[in-house]
Amino acid sequence: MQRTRFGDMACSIARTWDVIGEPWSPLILRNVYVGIRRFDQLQASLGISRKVLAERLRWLVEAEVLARREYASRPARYEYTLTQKGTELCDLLLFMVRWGDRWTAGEAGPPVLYRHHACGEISHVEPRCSACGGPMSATDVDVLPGPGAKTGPAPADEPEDQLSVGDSGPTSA
Amino acid sequence: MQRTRFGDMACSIARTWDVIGEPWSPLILRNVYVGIRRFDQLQASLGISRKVLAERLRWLVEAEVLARREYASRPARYEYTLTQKGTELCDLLLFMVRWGDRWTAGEAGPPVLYRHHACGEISHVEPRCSACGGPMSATDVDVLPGPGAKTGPAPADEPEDQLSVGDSGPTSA
DNA sequence: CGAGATGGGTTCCCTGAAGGAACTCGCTAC
DNA sequence: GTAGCGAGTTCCTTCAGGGAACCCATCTCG
Repeated sequence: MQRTRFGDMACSIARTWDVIGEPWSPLILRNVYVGIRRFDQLQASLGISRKVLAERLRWLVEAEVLARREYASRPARYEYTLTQKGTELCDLLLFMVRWGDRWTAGEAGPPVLYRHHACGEISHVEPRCSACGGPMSATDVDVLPGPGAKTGPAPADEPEDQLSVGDSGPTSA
Repeated sequence: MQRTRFGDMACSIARTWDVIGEPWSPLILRNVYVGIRRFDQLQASLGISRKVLAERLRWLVEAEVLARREYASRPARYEYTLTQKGTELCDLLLFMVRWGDRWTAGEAGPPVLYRHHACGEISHVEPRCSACGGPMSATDVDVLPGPGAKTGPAPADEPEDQLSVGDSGPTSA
């Protein structure tokens, strides 16, 4: 629906949003992830309009997040499965779950629990640094321009190049 | 925009989506995170409609993701800052960056790099198990109903209670 | 044989959200 | 006294989401 396309921005958040930022998309992914793979199943379990579901599935297949597979041929029947790209999006979903559990679950507790295969514990996902393995949150990093910065149709419109995070000082001066 | 409110679903993904699932929301968060805190700055840097920006900011403040702070009083001037809840959402943004870098950046490389304070390395965020510290992706977990499951106005409409992940077998049988 | 069910959509209309531009309002600086 | 800034609000248009109905091929039941 958003008329502004985010896919062309030089920002990985915007480009990720371009893929799954439409309403229902993450919930569709989640349901495919847990094994709800057929059109009618998805429609019934989500309560989504069939029209919108068809649009989303088409988009997600085009983005190579889902694959459309014929699982029966004579009445042609299709199911949607996760690609590698889509499976890694589910890792992102795990983080959404984590945040939702912490900030929106309330007293009832989390609606769903996750048991880690490797250790068998009920746990949750935590952000760690790929280099040192230590905890890595948004407050633990500096933001620097990378090689893919400023490669778009907009050459030098915005003056901000070096972004410093967390400088809470100067605004009150 | 989405007329279906996701906030009432017994799903942490849906509830997280309810907070930041509208277009522009994550980009607004990202910009506040990097220090773009004022209305006009946000509007100019994103190219968002002023109307939509005002709506989003109101919503995010109401959701306690952002706080509206008066930084000058006589012409009243406001800025938006991240709350703790909002800061933790930025951790989620780091994961969106990770996925976007891997799957949408292409040959140009990531537009933005992140340097971890603790180790000084340019790195990225990785999902780890909070219990054992090992890698934890969506394919490494079992999904189980939690205490907050089925606490809504819909008592027992859907038959699916135990969700088993990755059972790719029975559909082709 | 016809009736209904199943799966996977498409078509239609209606409402409401996004985009965009113009306008407001309090205050300051020249 | 007029220009300008910051922070919105108002108005209009267009397009996407919601919902219901419809379509089509095949299988199954009686």
